[in-house]
Amino acid sequence: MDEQNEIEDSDQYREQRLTNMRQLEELGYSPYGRAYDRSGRLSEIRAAFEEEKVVRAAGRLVTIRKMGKSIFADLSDGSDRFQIYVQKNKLGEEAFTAFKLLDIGDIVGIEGGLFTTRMGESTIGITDWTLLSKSLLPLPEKWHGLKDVDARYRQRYIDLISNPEVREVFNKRTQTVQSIRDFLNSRGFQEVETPMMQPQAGGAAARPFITHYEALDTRMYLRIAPELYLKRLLVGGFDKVYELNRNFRNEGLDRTHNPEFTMLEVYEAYGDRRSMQELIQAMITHVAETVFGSLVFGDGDARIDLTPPWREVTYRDLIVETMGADWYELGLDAARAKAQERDLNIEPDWSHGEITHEVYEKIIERTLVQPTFVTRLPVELIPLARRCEDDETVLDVFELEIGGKEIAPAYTELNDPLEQRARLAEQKGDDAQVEDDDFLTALEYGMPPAGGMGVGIDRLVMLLTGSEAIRDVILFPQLKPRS
RNA sequence: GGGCCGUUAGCUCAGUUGGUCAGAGCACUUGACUUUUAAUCAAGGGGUCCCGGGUUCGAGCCCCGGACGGCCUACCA
Repeated sequence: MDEQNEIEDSDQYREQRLTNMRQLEELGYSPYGRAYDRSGRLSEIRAAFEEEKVVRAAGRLVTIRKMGKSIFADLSDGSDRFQIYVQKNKLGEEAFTAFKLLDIGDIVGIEGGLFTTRMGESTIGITDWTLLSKSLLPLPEKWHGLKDVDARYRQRYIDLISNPEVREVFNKRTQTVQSIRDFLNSRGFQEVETPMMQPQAGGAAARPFITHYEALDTRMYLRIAPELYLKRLLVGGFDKVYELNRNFRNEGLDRTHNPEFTMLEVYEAYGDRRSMQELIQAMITHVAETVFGSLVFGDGDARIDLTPPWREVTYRDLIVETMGADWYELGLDAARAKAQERDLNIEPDWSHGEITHEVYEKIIERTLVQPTFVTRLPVELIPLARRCEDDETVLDVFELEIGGKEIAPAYTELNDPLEQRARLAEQKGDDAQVEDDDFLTALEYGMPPAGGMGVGIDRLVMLLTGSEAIRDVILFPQLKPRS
């Protein structure tokens, strides 16, 4: 006997439910039923409530209150929770006896007339019922639900059954993604799908997942970004494209990182960083208004007001504001010392620019709670973006910060193949992106000037739903496997 | 990866100084109850105290090691 069976055989709850199931079978009830015609979801039945109207519904029994010759129970179908009332003299002796053998968690189909109890609760007085699925395992406690964080993620289905607010977050996620697609489609953008398995992992700087493709006996990488393929499409003549799908990065897990995450990338030929700025401001306010019905999120210090226009500020101004007007004139040692005074960990070999960026990421970024476009980032940070016309040391880009987190970077895309080749080549260190020769060849055929942006969908949903952890907006977040 | 904290019944949680400490509520079983809704009332069953060592007359509690989780921290977004 294996371990699983030992556990199951010793489980009094499962044994009891199996006994109840066998008794139901003896009474002629099949424990796993077939398709059931419903008048509608419970939410729809509630919305169209009329006294004495006969309805059919199906769902999971979530509470049962037995009162002798009558029973109250609550049926839940994901849309709503609805009380049903079972009376012995309405249902008949046999069907009533059988109903008493049902357990919390069983899925049933019911038919009956709508009425209102004297406590004012809309209720279905059932005249017939069908067992659709027997539940063999007990559900979490009805008051507190499932709280154990590990169990909630490992067995998300139980979390969804017993914590209705969790389901609502994921409903909002679905609506958010739908709303983004509707918005982009209405503006003439075309959704495309580019490879998730790539011979080189380009378009960003991150450690990739590596796999092996047997048929070609070749190493493949799960994509860390779709950018280089979407730009090939710009070369090919697609002028307004987007991709909304998964990226994979072989990095750590924490409250805001999951190894697979959802990214929207948008490219618009003949646009630039400014057109992207207008686009994302319109897109996010569209989602906020249509899905959440508000432009204001959170309260107190965390209150975020998405009402446009959003603040625009240069990277340099933010740095000077924080570190002093002379920051860019300081020598390396003085800059390092000043950064260390602010409790930053500065590696000895860092350049002035690296120290500056540490200041931005560790001190400044978290203060940008209201939506802020941070523009003119240093050229060494992003090899795929175009320089500003008036200053070769900074990029014509923005990073949109909301709630102290980066929600979306956007660039005027670099379309000069010679500069692109040089910029990729002059990167150094761990952050270097791969040089994709086929991408560079594509650029040599001519890519139209373009604006592009990426939006971290998980983080956007966190922001809009008030979720503190990325795990709360990903249905099945990555966890360490149980040994 | 580093630091701190946690793991007790199916679920949510108590458990004092190492000595009736194997506990409560929900859930489950049995009985009563035909408008309850955290239904109520009565009785009952249910434990690898995360795992493995150690100290001790005696360990849920102390020590060591491990697994898993949470928070903080470091890297990617």
